[in-house]
Amino acid sequence: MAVAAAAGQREREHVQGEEFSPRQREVLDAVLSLMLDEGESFSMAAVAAKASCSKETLYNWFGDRDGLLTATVQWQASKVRLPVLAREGLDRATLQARLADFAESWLTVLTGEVSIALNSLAVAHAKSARSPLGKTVLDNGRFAIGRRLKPVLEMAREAGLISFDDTEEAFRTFFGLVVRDVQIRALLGDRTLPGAAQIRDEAERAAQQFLTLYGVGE
Amino acid sequence: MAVAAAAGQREREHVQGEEFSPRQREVLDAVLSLMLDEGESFSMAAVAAKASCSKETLYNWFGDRDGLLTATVQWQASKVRLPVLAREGLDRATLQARLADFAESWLTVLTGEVSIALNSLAVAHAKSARSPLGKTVLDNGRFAIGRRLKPVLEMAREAGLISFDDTEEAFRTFFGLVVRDVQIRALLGDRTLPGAAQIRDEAERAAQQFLTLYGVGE
DNA sequence: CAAGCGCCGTACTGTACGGTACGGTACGGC
DNA sequence: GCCGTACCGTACCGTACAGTACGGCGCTTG
Repeated sequence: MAVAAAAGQREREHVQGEEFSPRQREVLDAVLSLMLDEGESFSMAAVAAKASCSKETLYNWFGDRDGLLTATVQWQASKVRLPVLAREGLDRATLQARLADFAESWLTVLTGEVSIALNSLAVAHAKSARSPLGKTVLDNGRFAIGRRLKPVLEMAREAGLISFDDTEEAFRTFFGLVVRDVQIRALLGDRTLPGAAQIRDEAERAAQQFLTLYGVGE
Repeated sequence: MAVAAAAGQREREHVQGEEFSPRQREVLDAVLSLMLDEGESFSMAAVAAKASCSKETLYNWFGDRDGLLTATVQWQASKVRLPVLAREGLDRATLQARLADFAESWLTVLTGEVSIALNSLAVAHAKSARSPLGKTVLDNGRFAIGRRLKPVLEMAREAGLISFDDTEEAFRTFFGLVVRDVQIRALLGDRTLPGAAQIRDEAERAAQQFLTLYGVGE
């Protein structure tokens, strides 16, 4: 497999995926595009056709089908950039607004076609193969969010705005308030997904509820 | 496909799945068993071997592979019985205890091997095939829970214990507080699932948080 | 007991697809 | 101008597997 092994990616914040050549990225984008309207069921031949490359090149670059899928997940992950939360000047109102913004962009990503397709793929592969797909998606989704948000929660706690014992627990509750049943419904094919306006509403409600649960004083 | 079409299953609470003969149930249990340690990747021949029946019989009974999978999901769904919540004598303490019990049994089901396997299967099929698997799982999971819980919430509202405008919204928040990231992590192959004790803790916390958000007075 | 039926086991077919091999071409280095 | 490298296109191979066909057997029914 020609792809660099990328051990210890868990800790690095500067993700891999930049290591792909422009031509390789074209191929991976072709895979993404195929995945959007075929799901998991596309052949290597279809990829080669769509990307105008030979199957042999696919195997040279990515080793096998699993390698290609893994590379695609990494490539997509490297494209998603979560908003960085500024850390200065925290009061309760700005904290709530920041949390709402964060929840909004997160829900937007989560309900996107690409995210749904990749998560479906990873779920399907989590059981059968010993491929790192599920792990990769988890690392770049659920855990990436956690790494980004937890410092903010702790800063807010130091500022006396909120109170909790376990940062992880607090974050998981925020996760639940934001995502609720949206992701599982999307993954199971329910196509009544929230639009932009509703996402905004849900994000603000989640932020407000979180502060109700964890906020200090008033 | 020999399986009864089961239109309008959404509304009925007495689910289908009782229509399978004992021998057919043996076959479906064999499928479940195969699914536990093979995931989606088992062949019809493997099912026939495991169930000691002929492939021809499988096709006679279930039409095709998809029919077999659908029947399996329905059969499993018909086996799961959610606790029925008693409706009399509600005060805040019993309401909270009831909610916690409910959350506990729900989390227990959700983290079970069978549930994870079936949900993975349904997710994998939601995109590609136009099979009703995703819909069936959603109906017997997320929506079945809602049908069971919403009357309780409304009764508690009438009793003046909690307050909300939209029952669906309140339920979805409860959903989020209970499930949080447990299900998506499980589906993506994270095997650090909560044990019985932790599930009990999480259930009680969820019930308590829900009452903090929606409870009236003290 | 004969006829019919439902089911088991197994052999067979067609095909889709992962993976490989190879000839042909473009290009950069020498 | 020659060689090596990288890539495209296509043909090819092996296999796994969905779906079918069929012979045999035991059970039920008349």
